[in-house]
Amino acid sequence: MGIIRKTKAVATVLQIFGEKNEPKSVVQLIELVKDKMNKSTVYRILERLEQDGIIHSFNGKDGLKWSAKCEGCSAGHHSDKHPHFQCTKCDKVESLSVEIKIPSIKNHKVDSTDILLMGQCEVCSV
Amino acid sequence: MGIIRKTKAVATVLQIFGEKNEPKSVVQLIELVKDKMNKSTVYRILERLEQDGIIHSFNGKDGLKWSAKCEGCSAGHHSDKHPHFQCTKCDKVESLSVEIKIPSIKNHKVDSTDILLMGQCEVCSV
DNA sequence: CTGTTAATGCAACTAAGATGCATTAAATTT
DNA sequence: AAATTTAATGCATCTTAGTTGCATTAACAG
Repeated sequence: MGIIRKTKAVATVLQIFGEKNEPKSVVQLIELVKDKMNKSTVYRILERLEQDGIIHSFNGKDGLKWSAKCEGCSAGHHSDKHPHFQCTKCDKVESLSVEIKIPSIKNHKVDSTDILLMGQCEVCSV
Repeated sequence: MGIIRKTKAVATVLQIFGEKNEPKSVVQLIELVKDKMNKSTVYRILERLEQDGIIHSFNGKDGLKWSAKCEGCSAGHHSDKHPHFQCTKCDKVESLSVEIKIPSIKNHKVDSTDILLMGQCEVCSV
């Protein structure tokens, strides 16, 4: 299905991702827009944006859901194979534009990957 | 601290991981031992086993916590860099003994990785 | 402007995981 | 082997991420 109506709530969420291409946890997002929309709405908007290939989601180190803008994805298929980095000190997540080679696994059909590198970010490793 | 006392509960959990080196979700584990111990106990035992380098944990595709026996880890350091595979049909997780090369990331100190491949397992891809 | 229905708000619910505290049972000492 | 110490457990409660059902609202087509 995907996005059918361009509502104010959708515009608000898209604007947040538009500013900087920085991943956001859903918890962060909900906090950011809490006086503009309900948390159910945030979840549902992300769901639609994901189906449309505009946003992709992944799990952070604590199992929380994170979202980020897609690059080179379409409604039909997500082609995000890039890894993410999460700082174990400040929890911030970055998208990495590094290519990571995944060897083919015998008798397995790999459709997608979720690669999270953990450690200390630029700010925290000083 | 780690394991100080070898209790019956610890023995039970260790035996489950001992049989087959197959990752288990904590939810599965709790279900498996539900008439032998409390779920808090399961969480706390896993915590200790992890500190001891006996078990390592990671997140599955739904953000749930999974655990598996360590190979080559010590109390001080977890050296599990191997990826896991989770089937999108039957949800089963397998440890893969494949080596995945992680390029060094500029200005970042990578301490650990969490690599999850998703797709169809041997049974489900028929 | 009007009608249709996707999208939202709200309240309630579910489930994973954490926590405080009293009780139990390993391990150590006597 | 009994007494002592305290790590480990059970239990109840809590927290919070994420989901869901339903009434209401607001895009958008005609």
